[in-house]
Amino acid sequence: MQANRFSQASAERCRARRLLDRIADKWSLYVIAVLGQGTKRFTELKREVDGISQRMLTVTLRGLERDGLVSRRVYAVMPPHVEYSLTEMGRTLLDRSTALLRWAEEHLDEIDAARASYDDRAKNVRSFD
Amino acid sequence: MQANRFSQASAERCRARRLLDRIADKWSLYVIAVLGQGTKRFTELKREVDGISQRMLTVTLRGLERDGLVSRRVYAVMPPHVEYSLTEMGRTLLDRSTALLRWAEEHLDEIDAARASYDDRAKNVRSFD
DNA sequence: CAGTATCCTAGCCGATACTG
DNA sequence: CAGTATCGGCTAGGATACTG
Repeated sequence: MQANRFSQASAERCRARRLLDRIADKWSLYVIAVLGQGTKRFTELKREVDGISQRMLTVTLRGLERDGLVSRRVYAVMPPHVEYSLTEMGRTLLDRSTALLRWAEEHLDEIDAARASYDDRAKNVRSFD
Repeated sequence: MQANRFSQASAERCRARRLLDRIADKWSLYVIAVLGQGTKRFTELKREVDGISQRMLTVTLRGLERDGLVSRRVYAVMPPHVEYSLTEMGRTLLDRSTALLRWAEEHLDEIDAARASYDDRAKNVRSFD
């Protein structure tokens, strides 16, 4: 055994779970991936993270800013101008999250096929009733 | 610009979101990381994925099985004996998810510090009321 | 041991309205 | 433009009880 490092250090693992709760939510990885393209304004983000509501974009950005993954720069002009970008730590996360997103893209068809097959089997089982 | 591949292919991105909804939930990445250690029985998983309820372990495993990421092997004995393991596709995801978990472990302290600092600044702002 | 089946609730998240 | 504030539906997910 001893397959990977994750198998040890249960205390660390418990701490890591807290972090996962933070970044493995519905939007964070997505926002980070988009910010990986470079600095963006609020409305740009809203447009590019498709499906996100204004509220959730605000909430997500605040969380990421609080965790030191995103920095927020306000220009005191009218109308307001606010820029978001990844911090250095944010960029280290970017590599990992992009890899995950890419994996998702690459395997979507395979997954869809697996689902169809699974649902088929389930239906056949039920048809024996 | 043209920072990364994720910046293109908005249609792909939209599809990838569906997948993210599936694996970026509270437990899936965690279960996959634990299964990365090797084949496990239901109760073993329940013990090692700390905090998961019986119900959520079942739900999560069914979802992963349906998506072709985990395979389930039942031995027709009494008491029941069921083994879970990663499929080949599951193992390709493992690398990515482990990288993410590891990142979380490595940056927990930095994040906690960022949070404390952020909350401090917020408190100071409010103290001007 | 490895599940189902119910019930129930905290809180996520979207919709809408308002502001500097 | 870039938010904040409020309300409410919905559902993820926990607790509990039961079974082959």
